[in-house]
Amino acid sequence: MTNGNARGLRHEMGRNFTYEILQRLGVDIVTGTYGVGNPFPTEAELCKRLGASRSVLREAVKMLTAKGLLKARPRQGTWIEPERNWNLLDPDVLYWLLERKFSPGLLLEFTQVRLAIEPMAAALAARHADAKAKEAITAALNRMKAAEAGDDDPLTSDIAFHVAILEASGNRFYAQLRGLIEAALRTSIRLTNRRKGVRLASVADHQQVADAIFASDPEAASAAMRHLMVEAMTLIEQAKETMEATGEEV
Amino acid sequence: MTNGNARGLRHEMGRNFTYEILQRLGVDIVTGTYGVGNPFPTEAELCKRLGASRSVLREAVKMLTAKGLLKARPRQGTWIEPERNWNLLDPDVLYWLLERKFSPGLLLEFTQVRLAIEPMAAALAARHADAKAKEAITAALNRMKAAEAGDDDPLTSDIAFHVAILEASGNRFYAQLRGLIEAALRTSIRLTNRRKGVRLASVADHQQVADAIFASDPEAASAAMRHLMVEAMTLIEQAKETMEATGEEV
DNA sequence: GGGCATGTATTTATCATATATAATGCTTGG
DNA sequence: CCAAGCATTATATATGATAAATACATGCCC
Repeated sequence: MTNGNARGLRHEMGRNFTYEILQRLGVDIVTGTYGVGNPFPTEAELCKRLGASRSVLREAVKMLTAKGLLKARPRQGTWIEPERNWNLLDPDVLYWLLERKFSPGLLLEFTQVRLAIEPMAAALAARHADAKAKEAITAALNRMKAAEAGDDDPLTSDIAFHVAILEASGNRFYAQLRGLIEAALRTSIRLTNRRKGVRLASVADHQQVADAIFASDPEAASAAMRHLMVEAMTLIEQAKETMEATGEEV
Repeated sequence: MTNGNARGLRHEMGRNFTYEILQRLGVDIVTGTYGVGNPFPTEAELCKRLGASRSVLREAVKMLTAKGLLKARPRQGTWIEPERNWNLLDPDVLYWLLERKFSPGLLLEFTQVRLAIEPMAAALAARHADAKAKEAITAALNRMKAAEAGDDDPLTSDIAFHVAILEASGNRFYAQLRGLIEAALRTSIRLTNRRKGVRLASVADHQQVADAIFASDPEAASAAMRHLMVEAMTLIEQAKETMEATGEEV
């Protein structure tokens, strides 16, 4: 073994080295380190640069290819795909984008997705939710209340609430937003935390959604959820304007 | 090289052998060949069974892992993830599911996504669409008209129309539905083609959407698009009921 | 007997290298 | 000028050796 690799140095970012390289390359790609629509360093070059073996590198590149970030062809090399081909709906990709290249614009667009989906999910939940799903909603709401008193994490419990409703909708695609919302909320809290007088929606507003679902009132559930979404969107819009006006970094 | 592999036999399914194995394993997984939540054959076993080298197999498995279908850990083996962890919003995964394990239920759930997103996309398009985006919509509509006269493919032009509007919305996540809608429509046509008196929505209904967008009327655009979606959903529901009643295979 | 330390076996993870394949451009002969 | 073939240079594939992780068994101590 002639390769003096840097394995010993690494901190446990992922389960293993391959995932570490995956994260690293993923972040580098979405932050534009290599440009977009540009050629990518060759396999050999990247191995040297990252201190990884070809197996590890190739497997990481294959995962990035599976997420639409790269495309490789013999002799032609590996290329970064244009942004429109990236799987934005892949939680990893969204996380890389939001976490590392913080963009209120993208967050806004994602909230538009939530605005489309979540009210309908709430309506479906009001129609179809079974006992177990309702319990999950109640539990999440209780966590939010506990968080208000400082006994739980506000972010995690907020996520749990929205996820519970998405899953109560019975639509498997809606439930897929789970990972995406987690990525988005973890980022958006960075935005809202910084601003005085700006905070996540109140527990009371969430309570209204839950009440409507328990009352099997789809219209009310949808409206209450829409209210939450519009609220979230307003916050992000304000933050975006502030950022643009001041050129402030988040 | 001692391995007498079966490379010569293969027909050009994908660009290369790795992608062929990817497709094969992906289909096998979603169709339940290996069960769900079950252990997966070991690397060595699968290599033998598929006549693939370890490189090829590992890279395919890594791509499936990236799409949430598998999870591998040393000594513990590779496992099929529970369905809720599959990336349904990955076009490949959706395609495998719809194509090979035809399920009107899943198609219905996907149409619910379209029902949530596309009317809003049409509304956004009515507000923001630039000249180029409008041209794309017009072009797609013209293709649909040509298709009606037999001069173009009805499926492709229908897809193009919906994609044009999603892209005109200016929301990058909405535009992501492109690949998913393509997978879904290609499957749903199998459903509707079989039934007399059942067909895709008319060009006139699509025209209404376009007209509203060109008139910068978000409400009308949204309503017209919702009409298309409800129509599609009704068709699938009918087909589903028929299938369930007759136990018919599609 | 029960709990704990320890060893062992098995599976993926990683590294390394050799060879095959494919795409591209160049060259050369007509 | 063009087309067939050759050279070049990427990725793709095959394979062997070694490392790391962990389920499981084994046996010790109390």
